[in-house]
Amino acid sequence: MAKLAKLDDIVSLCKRRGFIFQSSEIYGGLASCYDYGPLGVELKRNVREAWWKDVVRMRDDVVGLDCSILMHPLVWKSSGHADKFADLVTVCKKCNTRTRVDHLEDHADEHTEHVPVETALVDAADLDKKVCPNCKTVGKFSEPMAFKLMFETQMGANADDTMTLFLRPETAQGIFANFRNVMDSTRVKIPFGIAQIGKSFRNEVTTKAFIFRTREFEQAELEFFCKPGTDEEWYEHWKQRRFQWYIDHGIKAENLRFRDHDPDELAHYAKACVDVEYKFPFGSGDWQELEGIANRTDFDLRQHQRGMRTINDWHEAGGDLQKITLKDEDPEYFKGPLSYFDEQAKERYIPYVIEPSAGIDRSTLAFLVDAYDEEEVDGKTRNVLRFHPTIAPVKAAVFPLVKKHGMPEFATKIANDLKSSFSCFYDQKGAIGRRYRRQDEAGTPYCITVDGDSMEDNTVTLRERDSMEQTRVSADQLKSLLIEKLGL
RNA sequence: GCGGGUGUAGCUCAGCGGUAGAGCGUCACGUUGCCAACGUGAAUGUCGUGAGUUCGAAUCUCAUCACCCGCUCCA
Repeated sequence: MAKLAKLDDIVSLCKRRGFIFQSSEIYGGLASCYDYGPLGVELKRNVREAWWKDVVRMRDDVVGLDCSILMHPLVWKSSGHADKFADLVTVCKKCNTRTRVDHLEDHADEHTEHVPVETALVDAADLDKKVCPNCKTVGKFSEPMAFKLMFETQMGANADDTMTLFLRPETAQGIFANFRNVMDSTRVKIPFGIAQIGKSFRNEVTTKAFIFRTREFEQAELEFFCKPGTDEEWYEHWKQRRFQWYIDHGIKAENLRFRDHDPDELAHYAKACVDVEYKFPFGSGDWQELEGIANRTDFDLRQHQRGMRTINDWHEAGGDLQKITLKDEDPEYFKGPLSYFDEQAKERYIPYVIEPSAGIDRSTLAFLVDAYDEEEVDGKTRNVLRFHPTIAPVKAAVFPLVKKHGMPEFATKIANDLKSSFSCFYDQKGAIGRRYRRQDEAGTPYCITVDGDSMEDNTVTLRERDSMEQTRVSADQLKSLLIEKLGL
């Protein structure tokens, strides 16, 4: 049982079988962007739907949402992204190590917090006194470089009259911005959650490792609103729930773990945060984050209440985010527009939020890597993707043993019948063994073969991907049998 | 952004100044009839891109793009 050792092998497999291609490849590629091919799009769609089923559809306390990617600029002022998501970075000329200006020694206390640009600029003015954390050299720094972590775009066709907008760096803020809409329209009662899957964009300083860290990526996020005081138990609930989801969909337990954030690593608003990590075969075989589960407290909703109070200032400043500061909170903020009235306790409060935030692309890669296997069969290597049936891009393939004697017609009929229930592939070309192996490499759990006897007794051969075992089953019972075996 | 490495057929790679190759895969026909079968035949290359050196560049030089590894960075 060999396992993929190098990322190159994964990239190669993905391209060869049509899972993932580099974006714009015919033009030499575009950094950090990837496309999902015919098998990849099915796989990714299944991952997405498995998440949605578990987090939304099977629960009574979570509803879905699909926000626009472009949102009002004040959303990002309130969330903190607009002025805190820009870091100044400098390079030590002595050892060539790059460090964030606010990470330089003497200022290392709050090293997970992004500092407003203005503050960073002031700090940057006297880099002469700073010490390189790597080589301890003093004051040999390059001119600080600013990184804009949000993508900008222009809204408005008239070039003279456009508004600068940001592509969202996370889907979560769209949920907070719709908190009241959802409450007003769905009769949900706390505790409840709002879930969303969608694209986000971040100008990461460096991208990494195939589709693991890309600048355009897809997130599956849940904001689960609960009463302050119950937040810790809900945090624990989602922590366990989300970990189990990966196991239930085929990830081997030994490749999965939790990593709690240290208190000094936490964002200033987070009370607790844990990562679900997968042992990817790249880097130095390192554990890498698939999902973060955070207790965000009441920070976000309170921030947006401040943002709502700032809207007039924004208009007066001509829409320039740099010229405005968020208004202070009302002393009675807990009675504000984004508060919740608890009918039973007869009290009003800003709910706490537990946020499981998963990377769809990352999980898709993890499912792909984890499913990959090679085994020796009669001295030859069999490549097989042992996908859990739920996420397998194709559930079943139907073959006529040979393409004559009415077998293709019989097999086509079966395939068409199965297609109405799940993804099914028909293939009549080439040797039967080759067709089996091709499906193994695509991760198809079952193959059905029609032979000479099928027309006589209405039975077909059902072949299992993992064991390669074959059983004879009645064509009439095939569909219900497969639905049962696939767990659909 | 720094350092190292790599870009040649769909994939893996050879070729390293003188006509662009192999294996696998793909396709067609025939045969076969349950695990990458056999035979015959076929298609497929801006040698990442652009300049330069040269009589001549996949090969040498420079630039550039992309990917990988390591720093760095990373709600």
